[in-house]
Amino acid sequence: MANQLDSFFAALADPTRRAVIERLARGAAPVSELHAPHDMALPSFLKHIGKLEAAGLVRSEKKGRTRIVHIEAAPLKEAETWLHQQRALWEGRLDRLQSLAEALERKPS
Amino acid sequence: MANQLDSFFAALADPTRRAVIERLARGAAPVSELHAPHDMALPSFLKHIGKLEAAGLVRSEKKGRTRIVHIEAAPLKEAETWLHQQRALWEGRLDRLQSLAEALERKPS
DNA sequence: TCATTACCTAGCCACATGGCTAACCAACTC
DNA sequence: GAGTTGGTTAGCCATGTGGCTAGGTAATGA
Repeated sequence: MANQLDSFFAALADPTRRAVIERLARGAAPVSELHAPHDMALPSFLKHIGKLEAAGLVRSEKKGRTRIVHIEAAPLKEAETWLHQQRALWEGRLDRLQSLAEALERKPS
Repeated sequence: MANQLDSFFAALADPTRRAVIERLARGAAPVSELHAPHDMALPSFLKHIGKLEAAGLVRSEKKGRTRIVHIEAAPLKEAETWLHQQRALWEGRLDRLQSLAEALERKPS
């Protein structure tokens, strides 16, 4: 039953991984370039890339001895949709409460 | 530097906690009612509520011997905005690539 | 006032996560 | 063909997470 949202959100719950996504949103890049700004050993960094890839947020392919990483937008959209639905539900409820309050105000018992 | 998004996304990375949010989007509820559908000891469940509260996704207040839990929409919106920005960046880039491709097609060297 | 209800605290456990080093391989470059 | 570059694999470690039981406490109802 563990929804794919599990791994999507878990993948985004880490600042290193969000930074990678932010970088990749501006275009694909090889691992070495993605790694450069992060003060962390390469193997540790590769684990993050692995999580992103396992969550389907990212794709990668080997070109010669370098590995190019691309973002995958569909899961971002799915997560965004879930969040939006919850918010819409909640805000819809607030609207209805407000209507109720106004109705009660117009017609006090 | 650990952004608040850290705890927001981490809080949403668990199906139990997302189910709680989905329930609360339809209105506030006491802990016992939130707990009922989940096959899990109460203390375990309370830890989930604690995480949601620590992440600011939820507020709660004690009324007599029961605790009422409410959703807090602002963080949902913040996370949604972040996701939307990344996607917009990415899709904007795709648009520009497409324009470039079309431009090249119109005027082949 | 006594029992029940609704939650809270403490403490334990297994496993996942996020970091590291060391050692390796495979592709370029000179 | 020897060295350098860019990843990769293996394995270790500390801490965090998500579950549990046992045993509170405080409000409520009979």
